[in-house]
Amino acid sequence: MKIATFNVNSIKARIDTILTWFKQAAPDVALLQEIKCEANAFPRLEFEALGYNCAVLGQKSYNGVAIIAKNRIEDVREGLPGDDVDDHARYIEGVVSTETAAVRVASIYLPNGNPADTDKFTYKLKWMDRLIAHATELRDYEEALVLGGDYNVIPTAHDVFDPTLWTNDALFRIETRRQLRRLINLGFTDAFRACNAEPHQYTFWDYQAGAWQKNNGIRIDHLLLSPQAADRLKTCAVDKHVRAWEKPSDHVPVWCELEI
DNA sequence: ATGCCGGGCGAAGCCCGA
Repeated sequence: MKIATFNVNSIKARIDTILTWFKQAAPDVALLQEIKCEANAFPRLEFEALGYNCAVLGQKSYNGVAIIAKNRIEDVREGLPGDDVDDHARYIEGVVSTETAAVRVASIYLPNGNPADTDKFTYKLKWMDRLIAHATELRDYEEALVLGGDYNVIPTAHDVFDPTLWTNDALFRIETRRQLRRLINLGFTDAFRACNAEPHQYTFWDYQAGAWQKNNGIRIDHLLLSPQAADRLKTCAVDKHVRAWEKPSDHVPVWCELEI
């Protein structure tokens, strides 16, 4: 089973590009972030025409996450538990079943958190507390589980073109990285790092300052696997070529292949 | 470079992202 994560930066502005990628990459499951539309405006028909089902948690203008899958999506949960006041559309979860197995997946759009001396950073760290709490519950199901998405976290200095420029950024602050370590230390595996030791492999390049041309990127889109999923991991890769397409997202897809 | 680009909203210019 091929499972991908892709921050699309507006599904409406990029529907043709996204569908082209779906046809080429043919993921069994795709976890989308930043769809930037309400659920009733999501282009379901276009995905259904390619044989996919959609589970969507939308929001006007900002955020928005979705699960796109060839098989049925069951036990869908919308929103990250732990804060009834938080109305950002940043988390959706569901179970995708084949005839022989099932995998639970979540599409995560973790808050950016900049500027790092404001309540936006506090919101990010608290959101990560909630994610850790929920991931602890899911881990204890002892299922194949993939927590995929735009984490807005640079895990290590090997995952950024120039770490000295990012030391005080909310994506690389020590508090942020500590939270990601807490999550991983529950027993999750960073699928990309399990398959690729090469440093400086990126998933995001800013639109500005020729970041793509200079390869000034960061690795912030991740697939975290429960032990039961990690045991079935075959490969994990970044579809870097998509960043060179016309009108690209600033993120590219990351995907893994599980023996499921 | 705490916004150079790009999308949403809505019809100019601000909010937001990383």
